[in-house]
Amino acid sequence: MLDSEKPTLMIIDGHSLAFRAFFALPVDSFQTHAGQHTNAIHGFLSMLLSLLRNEKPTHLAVAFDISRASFRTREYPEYKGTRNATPPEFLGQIPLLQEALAAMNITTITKEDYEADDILATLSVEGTAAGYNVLVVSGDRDAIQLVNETVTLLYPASQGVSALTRYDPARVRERYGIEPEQYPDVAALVGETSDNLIGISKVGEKTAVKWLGLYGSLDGILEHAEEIKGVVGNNLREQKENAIRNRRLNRLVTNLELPLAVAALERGAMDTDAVRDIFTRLEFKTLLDRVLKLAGEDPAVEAAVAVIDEVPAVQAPVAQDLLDEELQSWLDRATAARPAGLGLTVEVQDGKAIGFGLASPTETINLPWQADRKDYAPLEAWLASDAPKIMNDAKHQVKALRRSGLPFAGLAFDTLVGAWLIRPGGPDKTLADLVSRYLDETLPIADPNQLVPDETQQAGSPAQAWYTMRVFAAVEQALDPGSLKLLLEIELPTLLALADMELAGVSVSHEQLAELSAELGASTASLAAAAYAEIGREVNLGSPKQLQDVLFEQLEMPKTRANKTGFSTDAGALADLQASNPHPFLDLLLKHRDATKLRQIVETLDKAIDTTGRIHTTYVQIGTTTGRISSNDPNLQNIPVRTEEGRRIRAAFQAGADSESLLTADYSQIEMRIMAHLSEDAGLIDAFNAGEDLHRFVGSRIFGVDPADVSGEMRSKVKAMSYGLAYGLSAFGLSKQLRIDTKEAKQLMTDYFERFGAVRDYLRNVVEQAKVDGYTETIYGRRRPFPDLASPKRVLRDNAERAALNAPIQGSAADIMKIAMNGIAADLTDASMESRMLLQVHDELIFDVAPGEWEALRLVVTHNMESAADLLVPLTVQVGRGANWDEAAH
DNA sequence: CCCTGAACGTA
DNA sequence: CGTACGTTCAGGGA
Repeated sequence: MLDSEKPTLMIIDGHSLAFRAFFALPVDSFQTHAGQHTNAIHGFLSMLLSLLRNEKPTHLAVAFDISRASFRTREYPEYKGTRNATPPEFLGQIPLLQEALAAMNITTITKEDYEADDILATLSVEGTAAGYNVLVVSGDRDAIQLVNETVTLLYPASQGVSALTRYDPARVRERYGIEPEQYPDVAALVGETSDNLIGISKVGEKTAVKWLGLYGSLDGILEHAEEIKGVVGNNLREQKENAIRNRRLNRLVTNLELPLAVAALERGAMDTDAVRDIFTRLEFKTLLDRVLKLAGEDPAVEAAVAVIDEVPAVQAPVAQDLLDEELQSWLDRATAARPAGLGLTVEVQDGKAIGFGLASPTETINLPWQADRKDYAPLEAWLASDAPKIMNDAKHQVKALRRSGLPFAGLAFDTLVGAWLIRPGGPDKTLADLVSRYLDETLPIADPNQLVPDETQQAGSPAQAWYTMRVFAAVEQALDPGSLKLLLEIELPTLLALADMELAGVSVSHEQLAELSAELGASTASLAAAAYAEIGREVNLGSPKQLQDVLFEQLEMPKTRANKTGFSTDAGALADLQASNPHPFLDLLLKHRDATKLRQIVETLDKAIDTTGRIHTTYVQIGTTTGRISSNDPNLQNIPVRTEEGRRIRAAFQAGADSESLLTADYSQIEMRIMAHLSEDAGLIDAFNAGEDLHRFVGSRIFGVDPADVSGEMRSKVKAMSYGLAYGLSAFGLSKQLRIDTKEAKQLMTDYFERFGAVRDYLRNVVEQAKVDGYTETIYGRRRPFPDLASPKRVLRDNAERAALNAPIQGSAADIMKIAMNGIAADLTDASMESRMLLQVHDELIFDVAPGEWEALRLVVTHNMESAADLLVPLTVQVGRGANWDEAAH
């Protein structure tokens, strides 16, 4: 009987139990919508939760095998050799299971070269010595040898993992008729099929136990081998080496060097956010409820919660109204007490500041604002000072401050941007989302229908500032050091630069757009009329469905690439049709598409011009998964440039009334340069240092000719190949794009990698590393998680692999551009220049050049862009000057 | 009215 | 069967 006074150490064999769960539960019934199999995870966690509830261990660890290889396979290569390959549907579940355990704050232990069983053995010995009751949970019968007066084995019943049999010494005696420590001797004689350990022929459990009863141990049996009669006696004498080898291999190692002492396995509080996150991703609703209930009942968790609760949660402090000296002294006191910063929310209406909410951990301040209030002087001074401010989604608030003429400095943290760095592409878009995720609370929303404010429910900007400050603590905690640095040194300055760019806007000519719109309107009308004439009826040329009817029914053209609604009518498909089944309708339709698309863009832009003749886009700093920024309302990062007509739209973007011209500056081939840097490919580095046309240079290497003899066709193939690389392009994709056959595309890739092998090694390595780490990283430490790399679904995994390939390259380019923008913004301010940064299009910047500042601006821009990163190859920048965007392009 | 899918503009 | 975005339109369901 276990001593109930002692602490209880529970040690679990993660692999063997997860594996049992995998076969016990139907794999098809446990799948996320994304296709991730979860049956092993579900079964394991379900069992674990029951164990925690019923056994209440004070100390806990889960051991995993690292691989099938161990010292045993080196000693006996056939060890476990008969086992079938582990099903991939199972393998993908182990990292997720470990992630779930980590969220539950449960220690997982692995040991290179050893099996989980050995970890169990070592810990049970250490636990016993340290005075614990030990519970070993394993699906491997070798664990029986660990049982003694203080060590109990919980072993799954024949089916599944829900029912566990308790093996104490008495139960082992009853079940096997031997002492626990004799079990390995039995197993050595009988053999273990699942481990590919062959025993003595004709010796089963009964015989082995009988012999042990007679001679005490395997050694004793072997000593008396001559006395054993019959066929089995002969077999024993002939095959005793088998038994000796088996015994050597099934002896568990009890003196491993483990990273943690038993005392360190004491159960701690769960990270309920992380638990919620992973369980939600696994779509475990019932289990989530169970685990959270368990967390609530766990005294360790309650203690941890109590610490957090010193700042009373749930309810923001009632906001105070302070003015003049009182406000000043509050700011002084709160700032001193809170060096990390105070929460700040700017209440914005019609783009202007109309009030402020300030928060310390215990107090909140409400300040309705209007210009020229003398009693708010302390606030204005505080806003303008370097005193740290913690905000959520600061950009639009900073813009409101600028519009209201309030100087602002000291932005110390943006919780929304911070949360995005943790989960780029995550669902969190608002403060309410963050309060829910990081505090597990609900952000109170002021009821607009309530005329008299509800004193019991604090809402509005003071409460938001208070929640922001609390979310900040959690987000800062959750950020790895590299990401925190990225936030403070790159993202926050960029946020301020973007605010200024949005405020500046770009001058666009309504007259030019209107003229263009009229022309495009006329041509769409005539193109449509001509198209109708060709098919003898009027259809909606903008309706893929109706077009399918025209093309594949009426005109009986061959079917194109399939999509969800039938067959594709996109430009590529129409071009293919034109090649095989020439028809005037196709050409008219394509031209009509072009014209309507351009007109639509023109119309959208025209509507966005404000009363001062400028368009102000909104940059979304958390808009991408890679680190780029996006632009919307309107999107100014997809203004046409490839066609002549399209460039007429660019020509409508012009220098502002007070500017002498526009300046454009773009990085040339920045992604290829990053690839050269990251891969350290000598050939590619040479190519950039040669200063010659990149694709010509690469082409000469691949086709073995002088750079001067690289034909246009060769160059364009190489160019497509180079660019495709960073996207994970396949031979098939390359052949499709270049309209060459797959064999030739494959040969092109082979030739390419023969000359630039380090590029291939790098790209491979990125994916491999991402599979190990679970995320990719840019040069500046920007991370992007890739859970799908472990997915058993081919399509998902392949997609994730291509994205993982691209993320460090696209992301590093984004980092570099942000660094350059920050440097430029700082220099423009320091030199009190009037020129303004207006637009960013990923690798290009556009500026209004103030009169007389051309040369100074050119230097500031080129210097900052070229020196933004120190790569193995130079960063080169092309600068252009013109009255409009089209002219300024080079 | 909201959502999805197709199509297409950019780097 | 190439990465990262945003916008518009049609069509279907509410």
